[in-house]
Amino acid sequence: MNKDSLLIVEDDQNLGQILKEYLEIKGFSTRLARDGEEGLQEFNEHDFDLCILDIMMPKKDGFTLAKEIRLLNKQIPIIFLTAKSMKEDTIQGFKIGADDYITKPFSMEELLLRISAVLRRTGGIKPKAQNTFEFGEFRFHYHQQVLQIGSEQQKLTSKESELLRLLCQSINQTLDRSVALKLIWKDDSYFNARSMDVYIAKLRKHLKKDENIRIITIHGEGFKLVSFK
Amino acid sequence: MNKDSLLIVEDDQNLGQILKEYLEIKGFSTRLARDGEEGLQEFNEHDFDLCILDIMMPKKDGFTLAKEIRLLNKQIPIIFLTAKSMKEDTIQGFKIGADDYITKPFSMEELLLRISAVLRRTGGIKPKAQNTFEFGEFRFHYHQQVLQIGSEQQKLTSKESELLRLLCQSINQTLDRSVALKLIWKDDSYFNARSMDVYIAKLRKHLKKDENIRIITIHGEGFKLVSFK
DNA sequence: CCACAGTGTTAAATAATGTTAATTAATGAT
DNA sequence: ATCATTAATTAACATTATTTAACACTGTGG
Repeated sequence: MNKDSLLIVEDDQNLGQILKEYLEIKGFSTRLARDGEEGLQEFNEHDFDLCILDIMMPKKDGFTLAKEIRLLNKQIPIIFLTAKSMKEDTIQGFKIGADDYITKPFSMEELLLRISAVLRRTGGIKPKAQNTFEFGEFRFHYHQQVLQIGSEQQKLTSKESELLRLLCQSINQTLDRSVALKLIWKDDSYFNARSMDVYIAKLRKHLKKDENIRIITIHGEGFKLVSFK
Repeated sequence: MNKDSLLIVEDDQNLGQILKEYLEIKGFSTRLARDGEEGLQEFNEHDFDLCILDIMMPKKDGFTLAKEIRLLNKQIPIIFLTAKSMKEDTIQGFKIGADDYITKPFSMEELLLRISAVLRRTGGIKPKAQNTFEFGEFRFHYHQQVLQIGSEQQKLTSKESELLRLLCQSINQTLDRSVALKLIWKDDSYFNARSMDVYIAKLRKHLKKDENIRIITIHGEGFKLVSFK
C-alpha cells in the first residue's frame, strides 16, 4: 500500500518545514507550498489524499484556495489551520466543505490524530491522476497530447491539452474561467482571458467530429463540457 | 454503494460541527450551512438525500427554509431540530411536510436512529440531479442548455436555462420570485427582479410553440409553469 | 374609479464571448 | 547561428448575453 500524500500550504517557513518533516517521519508523503498560488499549482500538478491549509496567508488566503481546490475536486478532504479560535473562520470553512480545522498553537500529535480521523472517515478514496479521458466517441490522452476519434488521431498543442484536461476533469460542471486561467496561464488577466477564448474555439473545432459533445458557455462564469445522450 | 448525503443547517457552529463530524464518522457525506440563506444555496447546488434543519436561526428560520426547499423538491425528507418541546413548532413543521422532528437536547444516537428510520421509510430514493425535463411537447436538457420540441432544437442561454430549470422543478407550483432571484442572481434587488422579468418574457416566447404550456404570473409572489391537459 | 405598485414588452446600452487573421515567440533542424 | 515550422499571443471585428431604460399594461386596495 502506498503512502498517503498530503499537500501542506503554510506561509510560515519554519512551521511549514516542521510540519513536513514530522509528517514524513510519520509515514506520509508531503509537498509544501508557501502561499495560495503555489498551493493551487501544486494541487493541479500532483495527486493528494488530503490538504492542510493555513488560513492567513499573503497573496491568497486559505479559504480562497480551498474554494478553487473544490472546483477541481469536490471529494478531497481539507483541514484548515486557524490562527485563533475565530468563529467566522470556522463557519466560513465549513461552508466551503472543510473536513476539519485545528487552532494554532496545536501539537503535532493532535494534527496527526485529526489527519488520521479524516482519512479514515473519507475512506482514503484516492482520485488517482487520470491520463486518459473518454467522452462521447472521443478518447483523449493527456500526456501524449492526442485526441482520437475512431481511427483518427489529432495531435494537440500543450495549451489545448491542458485546457481539455481541466474541462474533462469537471465534465458536466462549470470550469471556472479564473481557475483555468490561474492553472494554465498562471495569471488571470485580460489578454490571457482572450487567449483562452481562442483555445476554446480551437477545442470546439476539434470536438465538432462528435455532435453529441459540446463546450457550453456559462456567461460570466466559465465553460462546461457536456455530453448529449 | 454511495454514501447518503445530508444537508445540515444549524446556526450554532459548535453543535453543527459536532453533528457533521459524528455523522461523517457514521458514514454519511455531509454539508453544513450556518443559516437559511446558505442552506438554500447549498440545496440548490448539490444533491442530498435528507435535510436536517434547525428551526431557530437568524436571517431565515427552518420553517421558511423548508418551504423553499419543498418548492424545489417535494420528495426530500426533512428532519427538524426544535429548541424546546414546542407544540406549535411541531405542528407547523409537519404541515410543511417534515418527516420527523427531534427536540434539543438530543443524543447523537437518537438522531442517527431517526435518520436511518426516515431513510429506510423513504426507500433512500436519491432524487438524483435531474437533467432532462419533459412537459407538454417539450424536452428540456439543463446541462446542454437545449429546449427541444419535435425535431426542433432551441439553444438557451445560461440564465434562461437556470430559470427554466427552477420552473420545471416546481412545475404546477409557484416559483417564488425572491427564491429564484437569490438562487440565480444571488441577490434579490430591484434591477435583478426586472432582469428576471425580461427572462420570463424570453421563456414565454420560446414556450409559445406548445399552446398547452404556459408561465402563469402569481401577482406579488412569483411564477408558475403549468401544463393544461 | 383612481392611485400605485407590480408586471409585460421592446429596445438600447453594456459587457462578454466567438472567430479569424496577423504578429510575435519558441522550437527544431541544418 | 540561420532558417523553417509550429505554438501562442495579440489585434480586430462580429456576434451574443445580460442588464438597464422606457413606456404600456394589469391587478389590488382604498
